[in-house]
Amino acid sequence: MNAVVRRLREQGYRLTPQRMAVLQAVLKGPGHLSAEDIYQQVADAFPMMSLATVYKTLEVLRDLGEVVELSVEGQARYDGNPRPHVHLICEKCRAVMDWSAEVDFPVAEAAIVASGFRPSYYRLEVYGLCPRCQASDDGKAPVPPQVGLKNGEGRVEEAK
Amino acid sequence: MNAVVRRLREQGYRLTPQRMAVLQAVLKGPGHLSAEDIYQQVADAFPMMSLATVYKTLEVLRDLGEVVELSVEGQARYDGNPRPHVHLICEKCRAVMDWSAEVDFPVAEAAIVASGFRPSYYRLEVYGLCPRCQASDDGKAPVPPQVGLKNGEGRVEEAK
DNA sequence: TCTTTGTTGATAATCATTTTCCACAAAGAT
DNA sequence: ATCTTTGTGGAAAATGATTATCAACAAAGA
Repeated sequence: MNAVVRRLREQGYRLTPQRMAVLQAVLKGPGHLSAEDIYQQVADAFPMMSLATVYKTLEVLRDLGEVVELSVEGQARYDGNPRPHVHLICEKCRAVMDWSAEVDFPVAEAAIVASGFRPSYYRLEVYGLCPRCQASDDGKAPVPPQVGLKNGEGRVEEAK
Repeated sequence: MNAVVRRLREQGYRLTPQRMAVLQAVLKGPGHLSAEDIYQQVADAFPMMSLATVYKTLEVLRDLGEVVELSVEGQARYDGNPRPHVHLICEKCRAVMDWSAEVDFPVAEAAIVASGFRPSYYRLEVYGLCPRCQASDDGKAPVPPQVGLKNGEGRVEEAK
């Protein structure tokens, strides 16, 4: 967190309260929030803040590599953990959870390089049903309410 | 291809010329086309055809599991190969290429299941620079022209 | 043939995201 | 401390991909 702030300064960006708020929301808060989520969360402290500012700040953080932008159903979600890791995505409630186990590069990197492609990072997403949605198993209900949490609850995180 | 047509009939869908055209474009043509790409391609044979119809048809095919919808920069691309495989995505020209080597499930599926998540399929995307964009290495040019091919050329496919 | 139901296609609507533009505040220079 | 430059925030408009609407139409079944 402090490291991020330092890098922002080093790059010549100003440290505004709005940026701090967005930064905190992404880093401290539960991961995989949408811009709208972050906006809502930050709005408590800064009711006058604009959604555009949230987007602008997230763009800065993304370009600096401090957050990773992923796309769930055409909507951007922001992950404060830039280390590559696995995402478990529920096909029903669209929750995104981290799988924290270390993953070695899943395909033979050497072979890919040999083909001429120069890889920089990868993204691995496993789709399926989260525990919550398995419980409320309404066959194939179209759009579940998605009560409360819109993001990984750590339950899976703890699953080793 | 015929198998897909059969399954469409079995599900009670009608076989219209438009659907055949879209189907052919996705299955035969080079993979990873956008809806707009498919529209352009089909427009040769059906100049009166609407873009909305392309979207509707792709939706049907997606729900049937005949094509996989992936998202590149917020834009949907359609892959006629439903087998899970690796995508190499160029960060510069946004070309998507297949990596055909067989990949065993990259993370311990058993461990994920044990955590309570029920996986159905995964998606693995490797980002980096394609050979073409490495050649024209203009440092970090913002938006390259992306001449000609918008999709995998097989060159990588053949790379074993 | 008549009726029912699925499809098409043009257009409008939607929704997330980006851009524009201006007032403002911070940083650096004088 | 004041002036000047430059970055930034905010509101609203613009964009662009996708989806919904709805009337005309065509295929399938009675």
